[in-house]
Amino acid sequence: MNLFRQQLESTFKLSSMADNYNVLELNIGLGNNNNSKVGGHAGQSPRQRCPAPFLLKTYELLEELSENEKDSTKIVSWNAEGTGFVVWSPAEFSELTLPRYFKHNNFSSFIRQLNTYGFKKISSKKWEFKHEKFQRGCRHILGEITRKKCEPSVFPAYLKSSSEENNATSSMEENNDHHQLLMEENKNLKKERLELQMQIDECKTLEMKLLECLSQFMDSHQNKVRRLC
Amino acid sequence: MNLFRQQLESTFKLSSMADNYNVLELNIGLGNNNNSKVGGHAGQSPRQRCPAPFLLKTYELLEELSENEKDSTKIVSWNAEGTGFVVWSPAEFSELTLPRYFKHNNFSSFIRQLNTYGFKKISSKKWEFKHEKFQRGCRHILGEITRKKCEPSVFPAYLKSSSEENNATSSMEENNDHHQLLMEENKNLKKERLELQMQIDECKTLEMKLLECLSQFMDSHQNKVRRLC
DNA sequence: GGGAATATTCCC
DNA sequence: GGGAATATTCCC
Repeated sequence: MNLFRQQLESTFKLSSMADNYNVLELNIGLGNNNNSKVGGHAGQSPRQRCPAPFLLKTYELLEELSENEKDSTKIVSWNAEGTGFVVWSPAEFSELTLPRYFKHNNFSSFIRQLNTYGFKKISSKKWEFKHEKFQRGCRHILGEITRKKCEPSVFPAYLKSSSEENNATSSMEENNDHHQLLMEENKNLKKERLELQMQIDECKTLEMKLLECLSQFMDSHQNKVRRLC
Repeated sequence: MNLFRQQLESTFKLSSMADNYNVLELNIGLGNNNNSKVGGHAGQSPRQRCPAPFLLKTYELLEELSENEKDSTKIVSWNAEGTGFVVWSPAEFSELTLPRYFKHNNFSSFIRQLNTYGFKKISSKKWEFKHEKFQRGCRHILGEITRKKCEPSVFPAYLKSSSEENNATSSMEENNDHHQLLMEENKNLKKERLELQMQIDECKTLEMKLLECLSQFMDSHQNKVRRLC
């Protein structure tokens, strides 16, 4: 009875796929923004850092929804050249898309964030936005996009005071870089641990169910056999 | 074979439950806080203003949930005197209550807000909080509760660290200590991860075996039944 | 318990 | 489009 086995296996696969937790899922790998501590120095090439959650989510949203459906039902997509994106249907975008990625469903809050990160609306007729560093296939440069600051705070706090003495500063800097990396790795490890533990919990639950299954199945067949004798 | 089928289905449900919670539910009617514009003048009696959304929501939550159920199932309530409130079950409070009133389900974020508004935890054993101006039946003085301000201090944040001389060395030392701790934690986390992954592997193997078992058992019994007929 | 960053809201 | 307040998160 292979059909049965298939059923079991599909059950097995389904439950180990961990497709539950829509909300949790999206947070994974989006929470670790260590932007705050990394200071860019004028004249240096832009330091790569972990992109802001907002940018990552917006990028992923485009990756996930851009190819969907026919043009007529498209809610949001990259523009033809991949140099920007278009919200084709603000209403559906607000109602359906935003709450899947953010903690709200307000188009204006989304726009506010775009402005914060320096995106430009490039047409008065369409909701099309561009940012030099936000393009299709270029996830790796998202980290170069920064929030517009109201403060002149370019240096991290602990470097500002001693920005003249370069010896001390540069070794401090290295130290701090390492420190940052460590903390980031640490955080990710903890998140991973949680995920692994959740996987284990799922596994255990499934095992219990399988065992129950097995035992009940045995009982019922025992009875059948007995009746047939 | 309905029993079996039921079991399979219940197993399946386990994985499809995906009960994403309603983040958007409660934005209604709490958004209009005009606090920003009203300046308090020193020496004047406290000016009444529109309470912060956080305070209103917390107050309403207490009004709505405090009377519910018997004591044994209470999640959160005013304390006996109405001078503060108690979160009896932080787990349920986080999972069920918070997302109904706020855009998150994190107990620590709720606590952070309480601290911001000057609430005090008044017992190390219970999650009981008080604020002089936050009492049962006194919705009208909520407007007098203000956020603790992070002083628009004389120094900008980035100058603060240099306002004393001792910290150059001591902060270095602290840094190193912290560094050591981080590295240690990191190492342990990696070890833990390995162990967890091994556990998962074991689980998977066991699951496979159970499945095999089940299918072979079924095959053989099918044959038995057939022979007996 | 709180500093500080990002997110969301509100208002001009 | 952006200033500024509150909310939420992250870290110490």
